[in-house]
Order: sequence, then C-alpha cells, then structure tokens
Amino acid sequence: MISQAEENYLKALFHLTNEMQGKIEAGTNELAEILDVKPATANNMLKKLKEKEWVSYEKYGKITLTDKGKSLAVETVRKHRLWETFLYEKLNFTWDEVHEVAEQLEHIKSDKLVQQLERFLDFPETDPHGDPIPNAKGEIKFVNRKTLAEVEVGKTCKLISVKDNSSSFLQYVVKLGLGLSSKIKIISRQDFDGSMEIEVNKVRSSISKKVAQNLFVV
Amino acid sequence: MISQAEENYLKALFHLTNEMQGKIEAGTNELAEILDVKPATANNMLKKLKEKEWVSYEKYGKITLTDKGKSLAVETVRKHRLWETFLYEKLNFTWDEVHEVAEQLEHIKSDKLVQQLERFLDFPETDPHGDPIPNAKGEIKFVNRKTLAEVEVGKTCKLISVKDNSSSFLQYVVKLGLGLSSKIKIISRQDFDGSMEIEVNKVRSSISKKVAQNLFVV
DNA sequence: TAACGAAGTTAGATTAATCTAACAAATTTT
DNA sequence: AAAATTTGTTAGATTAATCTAACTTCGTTA
Repeated sequence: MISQAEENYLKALFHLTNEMQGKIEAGTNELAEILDVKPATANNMLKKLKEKEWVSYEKYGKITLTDKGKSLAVETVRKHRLWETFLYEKLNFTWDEVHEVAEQLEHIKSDKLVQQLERFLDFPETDPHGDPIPNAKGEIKFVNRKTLAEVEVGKTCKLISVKDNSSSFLQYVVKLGLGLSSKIKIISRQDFDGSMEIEVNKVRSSISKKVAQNLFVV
Repeated sequence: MISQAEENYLKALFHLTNEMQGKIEAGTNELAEILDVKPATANNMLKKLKEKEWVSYEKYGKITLTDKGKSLAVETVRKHRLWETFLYEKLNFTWDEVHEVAEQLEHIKSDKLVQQLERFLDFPETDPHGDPIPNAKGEIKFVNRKTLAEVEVGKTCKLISVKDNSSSFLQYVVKLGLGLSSKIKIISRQDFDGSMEIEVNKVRSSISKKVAQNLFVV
C-alpha cells in the first residue's frame, strides 16, 4: 500500500527528474522545497522510499526514481491530469481553480475509477494546462513546446500550457486576457531586459521576460 | 479544519442517531463497532469531538451530535451520496461497487466541487441505493419506506433501497436477480422463522427474515 | 589546499489516530 | 441486592509524518 505522502514524494521526484528537460537526478533540499517540508523530513521519507525500492539513492548521493517508482509517479500524474480535465470540462472550474482540487482527487484509489474517468472524458491527450496525460500503460506523448520568450517579434503563436501552475500565476495570466488556445502576437521586445509587448484580442500589454518564459506556445 | 477521521466519526454518529428511526443517542461501543475501531479509540476521539463542540457527551453518558456536528455530518453524507450517484450514472459502476470509492471521495474538500457535481447530475434526490441526498442547505427529503419483511403475502412491491450497503450484501442481492426498482412478489412466509418465498422476474427464491429486513420497498 | 557556505543527515520531540491491557461504572440477571 | 455481564474509560505503547537543533559532508572559492 502506498500512502498519499509517498505518492506526493514520487510525483515531485518525477517532476524534478524525468519531466525536467536535462535533469535526471534530484537533491534532498530541492525535493523538500517543492513539497514544502523541511529537508530533514524529506530525508526521513527518502529512507522509506528506498526501503520500498521506489527510489535509488545513497547517503549524500543524488536521488533517482526506480522503474517501479517512476511508474507509480506517472500513475499519480495521470490521475491528476484526468481530474483537472474533468473539473475544467464538466464542472465549470476555471484554469486556475483545477490544480488544488486535483491535488486531492489524485489520491483516490480505484483502478476502475481512473479507467472509466478517462473513457468518460473521451481519452483526452492533454489537461487544461496543456500538459500531456499519460495513458493507461504509463506512456506519455511528447509535446514539442517552446516558451513565448523564444518567439520572434512580429510572429503570432498559440498558448498551449504554462510552466508555473500556481493559482496566483494563472490568475495573472487570465488578467492579461490569456487562456488556453489564445492567439498572441509579439509586437516588440526590449533588448536590455527581455520584456515584451504582446497583443491578445486586439489588446496590448507588456510582460516581463520571466512571465514569457513560463508560457508555452506552439 | 476537520480531518477525515473526524468526518467519519460524525457521519457514523449521524447514521446511528438521527438517521435511525427511534434513536437519538449512541454509545461508545456501537460507534466503535461500525467504524471498525476499538472502543478505546472511539472514546479517545469522542473527547476531541466534544472539545470542538461537535458532540455533546459526559463520561459514561450517551452521545449526541450538536447542531454544528450534525450539519457537518449531513454535508459528508451529501457528498457521499452525490459521488455514488456520479459513479453509478456516469462511470458505469455497479450498485455494489459505488460505496467503497464514495467513502474516499466524500472527504475531498471543495465547496465548488460539491455544488457543481450536484448541478452536473441534475440535482438528484436519491442515490443508487435509494437513500435521500441532502440538499445544499442540509435538508433531507423524507422517504417513506418499509422493509420487505413487512409486506403481506400475495402483494407485489418495488425495491427502492437497502439498509446494509456492504459489498457482500449487495452482491448477494444482485445474485437474487434484484436491482433498484425490481418488482418483488411475496409468495409465502414461514411463521416459525420469518423466512419468505419471493418471485422476481418469474424466478422464485427463498430469503431469510434478516435479509428481508434489509430491503426497503414501496 | 584550507576554509567557508551549501547541502544533507541525525537525534530527539510532537501530533493524530490507533492499539492492548487493565480497570471502573452501569445494567441486567438471578 | 449481590453477582455477573456489558459498557465505557484510562494509561501507556505504536506508527507515520512532521518539526527543530545540532552536526557532517561536499563542493567551491579565496
């Protein structure tokens, strides 16, 4: 049996390693940080996860998920994203509201539930943030994404997902008039700080480089 | 903040008191029994619930829910029954599969979720077992039910709910050819033990008095 | 390369929910 | 009403997940 806390640790490790481009191992402190616990707590849990053979790591070494650990993590990510899709498409939740509730729903234990939920949603490929939903075998369809910061001046692109899923960031994005599939035209860019002028639905706004780097477009 | 365990205790107390006809107070042992914990554990939790003013009880006395406790309990019952309805109607769960998963789902914390789920299901009045679903104000529409054991020989009645929601009992009921809305004709009854011969879809079976007392009909 | 700061670990305490074993009160039976 | 049975309580231990404070190791930089 896997506990909710254990699922959260595995999921966090998955995000830190397999899902981050160019990273394959994680450290105790960064793990603790994204889970909002103290390093001592993460270290303590890591021992249990190692005991269960869901992570491999040695004292003072780096952490990686084992195959079993990764597959458990992917299953949790799959549930999270299916629930987000359900909330967004069927229950009128907004973009920025889905994450918090999905964090709870992802821990419900029932294979039939997940399988039927997926069928009910008609086998969606991405969640409301544009992130890919793993299939029942744990396979994840790779989505080729670049950030808004990389788009050339004058071009128009489509918003497909965001890197930062925090409620505050999503609310800020909504305030810019942006949503999934929004068309964004790049009007100009400042060389000295990378900030840019964009146009969405004929409305112009200025956004910082940091923000642009958190918006995935295609 | 209320914990899952606390919600379970309040819900159990609600079932034992307000929802049982002719009972308004409960004892430590029976509470422990339906929660499948030891009396010592229930006693320990009772102290916390009293502290939070969700139950009123004195040492060696009987337990009753306060108004606040009852309203928390009803909210949990509401969520449980809405989720059961969702699983049954939208996700192809069978009668006997819904309970276990709803036990988990009922603890998800989100007012919007419950409100939207209810709308999505088109404001159902009863769950798949025929039990009434409390509305958003906590009001419960009373359903006048008698048990199969009370029906006269020769009469035909309709199954609307079951008292025992355990998976094993529900599976037994299904094996008798019974489901929600099944028409049941009483063929005969044995005086000495109350067992009865019934006919469902032209198939006759014999059931014990105990079983008949767990089937609500109208 | 020595030392400093960052990263990681350990020991011990805390909290919630549970258990067992022993005890106390209340109720029922004889 | 005394004894027996049932019901309820207490004390103390356990487990999982967390914390703080002190300590150790690693890696970088002066």
